[in-house]
Amino acid sequence: MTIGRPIEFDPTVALNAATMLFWRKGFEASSLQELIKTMNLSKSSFYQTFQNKHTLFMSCIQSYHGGLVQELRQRRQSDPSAKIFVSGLLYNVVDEVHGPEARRGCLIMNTATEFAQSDGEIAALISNCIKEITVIFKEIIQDAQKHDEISPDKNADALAAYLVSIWSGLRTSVKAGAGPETIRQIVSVALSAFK
Amino acid sequence: MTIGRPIEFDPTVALNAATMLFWRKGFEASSLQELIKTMNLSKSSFYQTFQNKHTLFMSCIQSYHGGLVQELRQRRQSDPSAKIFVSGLLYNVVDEVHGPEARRGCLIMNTATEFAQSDGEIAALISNCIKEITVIFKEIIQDAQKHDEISPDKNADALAAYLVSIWSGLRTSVKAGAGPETIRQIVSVALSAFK
DNA sequence: CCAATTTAGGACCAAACGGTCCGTAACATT
DNA sequence: AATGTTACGGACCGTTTGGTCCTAAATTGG
Repeated sequence: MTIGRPIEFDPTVALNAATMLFWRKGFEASSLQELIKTMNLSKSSFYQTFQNKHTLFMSCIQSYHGGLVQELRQRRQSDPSAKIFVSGLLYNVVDEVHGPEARRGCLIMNTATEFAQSDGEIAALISNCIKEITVIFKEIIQDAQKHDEISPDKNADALAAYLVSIWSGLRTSVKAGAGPETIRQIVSVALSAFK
Repeated sequence: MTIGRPIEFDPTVALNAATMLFWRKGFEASSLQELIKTMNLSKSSFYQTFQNKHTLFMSCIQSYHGGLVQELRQRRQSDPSAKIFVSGLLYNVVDEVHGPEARRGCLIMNTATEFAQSDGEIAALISNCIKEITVIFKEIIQDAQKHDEISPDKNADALAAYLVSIWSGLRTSVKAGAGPETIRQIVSVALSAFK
């Protein structure tokens, strides 16, 4: 058994709560006060467990990224074809228009926008996350090319990077106020690149 | 002549300086101290001329948007065809990878990301800006369809909204660390939707 | 039951935040 | 030259920021 007074909170739960706040409001706009409130812990517990706001933020991004990677891999397995995976990925953005947790965008892309120029450490982390996600997309596309779902003539790297870009662009369009029908139209055009 | 002590600065120059700072750092991360420094005016002049930080920010967005609209209209005139306009628009993003003012993205889209959920006033402004730009794109596309540059079967609204999305996504990819070659690849795929 | 160890709560801190106010300087009018 | 009007510089303000520190509480091992 560990010695000393036992912890009264679940660090994972607290991290997830912080992630949700950062996702909704970004780094700067999420104050320490708000963080410890939604994480439901005291200031001392906060600093003892998560060091400081910046370190916590990096942890949140890594956690978010890990969850995203896992989700993408799972969908790849359950979806019958790569094309269904891709079209499902994009059409799912339509649902982000409404609901209480709507218009949050993607935490990783939001962070790229907020910190690309000002924080090298975060910029590097974001760059790595995007690279990893791009690789996942690339593998799925290459797989589809082997099964002739997507033309083998096409550049898988280009298609993968394109998918990241349009995925991000879609979610920014949602943030900028696009309605569900507009999103559907964009997706329909975007998917034509894979034909 | 106007009565009283004359103003010692050019409000337009000051507004542009503020716009540059907001463009680089976003709203929250641009402190009042930094603003009055780069705008080169005193605190009292700042508040007298621009009311407050929030109002200034809205003015900056409108000014930026006005300049963007003008630039797009000019390019539409000077470009020999709609396709060249579209491909030029997207390939120009390659140049945003390097240089001292690189990786700033688009002020309007950056703001959508920063404020979509938290500030209704700004969200409305951004939504209108995007709508206006989308209309410009749509007109260019419809024009191209009349000249059979783009297939008249395609939905001009969808193509215009798609162009906004991919333009935004490209610039976010730049922020996320994509290199020039990756951007070129994405553009090449993105343009295939117009064929 | 007492010491060692760890967590929790909250008082406290300096610095930075956006914003106001006032005395003075610079101009046009009379 | 005096007066009215506007702009400028900077002192000043309350609040909030991220972060530290100290004391009390809760646990385990001896």
